[in-house]
Order: sequence, then structure tokens, then C-alpha cells
Amino acid sequence: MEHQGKSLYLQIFDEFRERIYKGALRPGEQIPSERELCEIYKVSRITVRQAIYEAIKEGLLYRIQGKGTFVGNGTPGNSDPKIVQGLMKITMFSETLRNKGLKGKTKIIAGENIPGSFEINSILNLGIEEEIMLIKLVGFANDDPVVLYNSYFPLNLGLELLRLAKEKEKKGEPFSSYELYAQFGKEMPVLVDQTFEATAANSEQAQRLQIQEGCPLFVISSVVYGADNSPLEFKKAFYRGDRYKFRISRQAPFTALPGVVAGEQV
Amino acid sequence: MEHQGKSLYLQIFDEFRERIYKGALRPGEQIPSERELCEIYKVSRITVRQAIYEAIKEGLLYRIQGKGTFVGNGTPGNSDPKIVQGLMKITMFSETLRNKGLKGKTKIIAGENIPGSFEINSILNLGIEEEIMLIKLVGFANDDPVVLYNSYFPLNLGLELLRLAKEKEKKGEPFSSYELYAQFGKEMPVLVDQTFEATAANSEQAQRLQIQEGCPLFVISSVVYGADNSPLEFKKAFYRGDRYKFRISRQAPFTALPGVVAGEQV
DNA sequence: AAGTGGTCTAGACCACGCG
DNA sequence: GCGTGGTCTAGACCACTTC
Repeated sequence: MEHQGKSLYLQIFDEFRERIYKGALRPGEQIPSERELCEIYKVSRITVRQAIYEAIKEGLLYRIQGKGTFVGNGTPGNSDPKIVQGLMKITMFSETLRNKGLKGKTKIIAGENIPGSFEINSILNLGIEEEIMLIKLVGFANDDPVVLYNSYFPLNLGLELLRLAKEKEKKGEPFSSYELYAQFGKEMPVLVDQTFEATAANSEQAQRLQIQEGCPLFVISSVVYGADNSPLEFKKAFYRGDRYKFRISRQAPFTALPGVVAGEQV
Repeated sequence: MEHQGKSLYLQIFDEFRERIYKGALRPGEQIPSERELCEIYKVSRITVRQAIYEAIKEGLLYRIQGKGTFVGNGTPGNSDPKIVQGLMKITMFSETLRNKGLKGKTKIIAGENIPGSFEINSILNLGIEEEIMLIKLVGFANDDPVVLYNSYFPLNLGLELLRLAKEKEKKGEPFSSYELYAQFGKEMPVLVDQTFEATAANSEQAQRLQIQEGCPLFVISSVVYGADNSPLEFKKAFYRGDRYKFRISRQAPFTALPGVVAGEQV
């Protein structure tokens, strides 16, 4: 393997992914053993294992002790009418859509100071008196609204990000908050806590997403933390239940708590 | 570290988890560096790293290059009115409930041969003519129904698992399919593909879960694969949207595709 | 017995954050 | 410059599966 400025194990991982997506390796097929891969790529075993672990994280491979490593059933069917988003890695909204052959767009529908609430100020670790910034976005797939974001920020950070978001919007580029953080430069997210749940659309959500009130929404609530464990953002993303779903692939034995036989939901 | 029949890195991981759950280590607090942990536990660095990676997978820790390793914000608040289930590892239904101080129960409401359908037989890799086994379960939390499972099996496997499930039910033990597979012994799951989405309850689901028709449900569809990549089970789990939610914690930089700046949903 | 993945050692150098 | 995590080497032994 030559240098490309990229780590060896990621280069090997990229090759796995490429072959699997191209169909050169088919689901269920066994790949060479770790020792064989060491020889093929002229690297040590731990490096090969790191590449394999990356692939397992994305559901591309799975392994069985004593038997071997196999190609997973991990290529999402493109015939699926819903937009499928992987859960193990964070994917850009626009990238997810592009894989489906759809065109993404992001529209800012609000950006304003609002008085704090107990719930949100607690999460953002702010005094109850402090104002916060609320940014509302709608994500479109081929001009259909599919997701509504309500993001709450501490005032200063929110103002900066809103400014950057407006620039992006003016250029017609779909954007993600991670890109905005990267451009802002000062505060970078290091940790995100997310919860997933199903709720019914209220009247505002229904109007924004052009669905009936009461229709099911897939809700992802995120708390984004910065380097010093300070909360940067609290966000709720409301996905149209009829258009969006999320995907995850996992390896048995589903490592469980000590002494507990794992299971459930399997 | 002494032997307990358990691998060193899991022993170290267990200690991390215990300390964090007990509150001896608080969110945001820095833990000793890898080299220090090597000395403390008298193990090599790679072993310490393996323990840390396990903890990161569960959202207990996060790390920042050049700075250190820190305790995550990973302890789910017990004040949350909804049942919170972690997504990174498979957890037993009864265990999730026990953490909330609730009592779990599983009830078999149907177990019957049905004619195959195109969708399900394709997934199970069966001929379109073949009959399949449908097992329906309801999971209760303190006598409230919170989840409905519809599981489809190839006929032979389904019959065996149903027999085992009925034994468990007779003893009043809540059970998970993973335990049933383990008892059956012949076929063990090695890979699970899951999708998550939000739908509205139909009349049967509403009746089983004692909610109104049209209420939001959180749906997890799973395809369980055995050792030879053969599908063992197709299952849909319908969770009451008002009672259940799921949680995941992730580390930046949210490793993305090559050349793509990661983001979205952050 | 042979081959697989699982765990583990004792080193090494690099990239990054901070003072 | 120093400490942190990130990557990597060249070995070793164990546990499990298959023959």
C-alpha cells in the first residue's frame, strides 16, 4: 500500500467497500482470512483488523469465530420507496438523497431570538433568564419537504451560525450544521447524544411538511456537546414518517451486560 | 488484573462502566491517559484502548486527540417519562424495563402457519408457495402493553421456537428471541439488519396496544441472518410512540465517506 | 491437526492540542 | 516541548470450527 495521506487501514477499508458496492464481493461470500490479507496488503494483522472493524461498523462485513469473515447483507435496496439513512455513521442530508437520485435543498424558515424555556435552557446549561436563538430549517427532496429542524443555540453561537447558514442558502447550496461549525471554526462538536421516537405532527409541523395534522413523524432529538463538555446546540429533527427511514446493521452476539444473555429486539 | 475467565479489556471496561454509573466519574471529567491506565492495570496499551472503545460504543466515554479521554453525558435520565432503550447494543426487553423500575411480561397472542406472501417469502429466501409461521407477541411494562411483535419464520424453525416460547410463558418468564435461539441450539443469529421508521397504528395494532387508531408507532423491522447467511426470521416490532424511545451517543468527527465533509443530523 | 478469529505484549513513530 | 490519542509492527498464545 502506498501513502495517500490516509491511514493504511482506511485505504484497505475503502477497497472493501468499493468491491462490495460494485458487487465484486457478494453477500454471504467469505473474504480472505486476516493472515492472508496481511500478505496481500503487506501490513500487520492489527491493521487488517482495524479495516475489518470499520467495515463491520457499517454493516459491510460480519465475522464468525473459527469460520471466517463474510460480506454482510448491507447494501440498502434502491427499490425502497422511502429514503433510507444509515445510523452508524452520520451522513449528510444531501448525500443521503443523492444516493437515492434525489436533489436536496435546505431552506431557512426562521432565525430569531426567543425567551428561554426551562427545558431548553437546562439542556444548554444557561440561566433561565437568558435568551436563546431558534433556527428553523426545512429539508427538501426534489422540492418535497421531508424534514423540519428546530435548532436552539446559545445566543452568540446561534447568531454566527445563522449568518453562515444564510450565506450558504444564498448560494443555493444545501448545508449541514457540521459544515457550519467547521466554517465557524471556534466551536467544534465532539459528542452528540440522540434519541429517536415517533410522534404525531402538530399543526405547524403538518403545514411545514405538507401533511395532515396527526400524521406520524420520526423525531430525532440531538444534544451537541463541544470540547469542554459544554452544550452547543439542542435540535429536534422531524422526519416525515411516510418518506424516511433509518437503517442499522449489527453483529451477533450483541455483547450484553455481564452475566446477562443478550437478546430482545433480535 | 486477575483472571475471571473474562478478557482483560472487558474487565477494565466493566470497571469504567461501574464507576461512571455510580457517579465516581462525572460527565465531562477526564480519565487517566492510556499510558497511565497501562500502568494502573498492568496491561499493554492496545488492551486499554480496546476497553475504551467498548465504552465509547456505549456512549460512556469520548476522546479528543491531543487532549484526552472524557466521561460522556451517557447516563440516561431516570426522570424521563418514556422508556429509553440504547441502540448501540441489543438489550433485553425485560432489562430495559428493570432499569426504569418497571416489571416486564411477554404474552404470546398468536402462533400459526400462514400462507406465504411475496414480500416475506422473498426476505426469508423461501419459495412463494411455502407456508410460514407467524408468531405474535405483546410486551408489557407493569401490565401496560407497550410493544407488539410480529415475527415470521420458516415453518420448521418457527415451530421449534414457538414450543420453547410457550414453555417460557408458562413459567411466567419474560423472554427474548435470542434466548430462544440459544436454547434451540441449532441455529444462531450472527447478523441483524434493522430499519427504524414511524407509522400510524392500524386497528389491530391499536387494539393490542390499547391506543387509538392512527396514533404514532415506532417500528423496528429486523431481518435476522444465521451462520450461512440464511435468513432465520423477519420481525416487525411496533412500539407505542408515547411510551418508548431509543437513544444513541456518537463521537465526532462522525467519520464520513472519503472526501466528504461529514455532517447532517448533528 | 489445521485454519479461523479473539486476545495480548512491548515496543515505535506520527498528528494534534496546549502552554 | 510535552502529553495526548492515532497508527502500526512483528510477534505470541487461546478459543472455536472443521476435517
